[in-house]
Amino acid sequence: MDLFAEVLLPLPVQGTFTYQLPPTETVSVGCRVLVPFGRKKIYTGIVVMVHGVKPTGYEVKEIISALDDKPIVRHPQLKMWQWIADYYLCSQGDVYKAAVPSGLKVESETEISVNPDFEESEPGQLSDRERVVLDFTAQRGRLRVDEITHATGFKAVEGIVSRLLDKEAIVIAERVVDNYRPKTVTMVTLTIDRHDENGLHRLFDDVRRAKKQEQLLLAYLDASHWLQSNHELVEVSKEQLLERSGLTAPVLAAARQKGIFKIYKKEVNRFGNSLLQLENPPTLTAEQDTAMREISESFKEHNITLLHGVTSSGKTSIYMHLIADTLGKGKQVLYLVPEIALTTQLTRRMRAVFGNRMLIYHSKFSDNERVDIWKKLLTNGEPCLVIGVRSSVFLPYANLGLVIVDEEHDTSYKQQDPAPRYNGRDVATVLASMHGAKTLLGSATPAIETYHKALTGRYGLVTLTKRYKDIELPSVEVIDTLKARKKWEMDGLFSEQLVAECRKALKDGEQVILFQNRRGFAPLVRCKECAWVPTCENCDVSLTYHKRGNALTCHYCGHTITLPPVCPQCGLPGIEVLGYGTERIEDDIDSKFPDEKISRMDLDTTRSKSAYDRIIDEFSSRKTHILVGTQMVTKGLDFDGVSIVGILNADTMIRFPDFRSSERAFNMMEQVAGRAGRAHKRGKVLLQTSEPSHPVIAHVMAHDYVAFYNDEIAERERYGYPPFTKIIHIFLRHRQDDVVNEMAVRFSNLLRQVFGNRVLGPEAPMVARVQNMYIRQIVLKMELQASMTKVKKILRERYEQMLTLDGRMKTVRLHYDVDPV
DNA sequence: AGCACGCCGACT
DNA sequence: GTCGGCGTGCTC
Repeated sequence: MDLFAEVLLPLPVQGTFTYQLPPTETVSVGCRVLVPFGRKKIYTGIVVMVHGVKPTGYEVKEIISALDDKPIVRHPQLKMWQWIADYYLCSQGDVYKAAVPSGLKVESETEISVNPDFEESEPGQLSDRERVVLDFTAQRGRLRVDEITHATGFKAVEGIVSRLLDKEAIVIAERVVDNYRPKTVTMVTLTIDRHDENGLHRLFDDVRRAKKQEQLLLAYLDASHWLQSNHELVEVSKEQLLERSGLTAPVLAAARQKGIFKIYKKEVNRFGNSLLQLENPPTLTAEQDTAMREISESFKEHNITLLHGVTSSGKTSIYMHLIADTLGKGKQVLYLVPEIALTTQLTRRMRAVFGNRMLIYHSKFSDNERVDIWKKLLTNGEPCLVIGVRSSVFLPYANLGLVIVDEEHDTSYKQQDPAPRYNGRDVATVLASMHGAKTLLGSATPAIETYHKALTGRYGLVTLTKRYKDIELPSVEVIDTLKARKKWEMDGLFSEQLVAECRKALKDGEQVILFQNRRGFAPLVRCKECAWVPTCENCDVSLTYHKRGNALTCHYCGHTITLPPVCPQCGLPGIEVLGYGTERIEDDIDSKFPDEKISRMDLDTTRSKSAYDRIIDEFSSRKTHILVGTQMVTKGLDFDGVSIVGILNADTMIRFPDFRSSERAFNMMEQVAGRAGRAHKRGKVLLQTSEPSHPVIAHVMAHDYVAFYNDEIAERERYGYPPFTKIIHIFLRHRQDDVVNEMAVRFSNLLRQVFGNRVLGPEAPMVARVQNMYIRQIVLKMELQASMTKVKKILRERYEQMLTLDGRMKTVRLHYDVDPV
């Protein structure tokens, strides 16, 4: 009987595609297959079902080949993909695309080359453009269509290529490209056998006249333990040999030329060998030990438990003990951290205890490294610890015993764009329950939703109130910037008091962190003569001025222009910058404290992992004294020399027009405040604001999360916000403003027929145009008891109805954001 | 998401 | 006429 496979493709389309299984191949659910798609594309799909029902209505294509004999996606991963697609209203293909590293998803590229049999039968058979493309192809051999587009600048290369193909001047071939490259290390060995003593003497004779090569040979014998080793093959890495000998690569190359050394590449895994002496997890304090026991107790009743512990209460130590326990039971652990909190500080601590049983999954890792971790998890049955960012929920775990979500309130757990727009924290809890594992959520400032669940008994709750070594939480002093300005005590964003406190701290050899939640130099540029403001040509935002490069940049699409010397509107040289970003703060503080070393940490200075590590290293080793930064400085960093933390402008946080602004402001200020304080001295936070009476400020001053929560939860209940409702955002995008507006109005009315006043909008979002697409937003606010399955079914139906009502709806791009943050 | 096809306006 | 732009529909 013929067999057919339902295959999931990495495309944003609903459902699967059916392919026939060739008799030569066998596959099972979760295996990758190479399949043809459309006229020429080849994709890597995942088999989700094998059956014997021949589909009707179309010609079934055959699977080209099976790529695995064992599934690479296994239970319960596919079930989780399905859950994500259903819950976050996207296709399973979207999930597949995000879940599997591209090194495991080979795709085809179309390559064209000249047909060797082609002869131009008559002049004029080819157009000028066709001849240009043909000549270029002949000159380069094989190449892709986009390479031709790039080289010639022609727009319709596809058309030219297809005509050349008709005239049989060229041939096309699909090449399946596999970008995965295993990591290799260059190794060095001698050209002689291990026991060949005469050979060794001969080698020494050969290098007698070359001092450096002789040194190199000696260094090699030393580094490789050639004389003592029992192994047949004695080898040393090139890197190690050169470092050991203090010599350079040319010396080695010369010695190789002479026939002393053999040099070759060796495949290695990327995890290194654990020659480390592993440490025990740190001893717990009495409080931590109590919390540890409470967590174990809580897990008996609750699968999910919240650990609410103030900053520096030693949550990491508790995690280490829990991880060690779980590994000891032969189970795997997933330790989720926010993107930016995955620091060398943390991994070094963990590595010391868990050695090579620890794997790291970071978004700055190359795709090759991700593939290696997949393969490692697929083949290795050993219990291990994965430390990773939100996407590590997709790794192929075999038996998870524990999931830890650190800093669970952090909004970077939510993926914004592209689909799947999932929350890594919430998916992690689902993943854990599918494995029958426990989840521990940790935070000093839990998300309002999470704390609510903990108080209402859906989650367990364990609280840690004592800070490590009894370091006090910093005192918070509020500086009223309006008053200060009236008294002429403000210089830009700096109050005299803030500057004085910084000066004193620096004089005492202490460090300062200045927090300003805005990058760039100035968020706004304006002509003071005619009020001209430069805006992005693709988006509805004003451009941010970056002093480096004298550039005006759009923070939405990256569009950049240079700052014009005179106003392009009135021609006068009246352009001024308004507002303060981290770059400007850094400049200003530098002129105030010219003798202090300052560094800045924001998106612009941490493009590479190494730059990020360097800034942290320099600050924690006190090579730099002042650290200026965005919210990056609030996350997961421990410095012990900081006595002053300055929050330069709290207004931008508390005035944000959004129901979560108080929560975000409280979290951010509380987290940045947690960076202040040393073993022997209480730290101080200087909080500058023009609204000192704002309730959030009082809660930050008292470091009182529970009081803040009580205020906030009352607000949420009064106005019907989460956790008392469930929110779905519906986004519509189109090139024309009027079209998207009309469609959004009609669609929202259609939804209102069912959901009534649970539908809000449509509204143009704050940034109503991004990359030349106009945007409208509809908000759906559902009661908690509403069946999400039904809601989603209705959304789908009404969308279908909308498509038939107005053909223009098909040109509108629509996406959902479930549980937006 | 690609990619082809087909329609339409703007050039030589 | 051809070129190039863009909307539309399909992919097992």
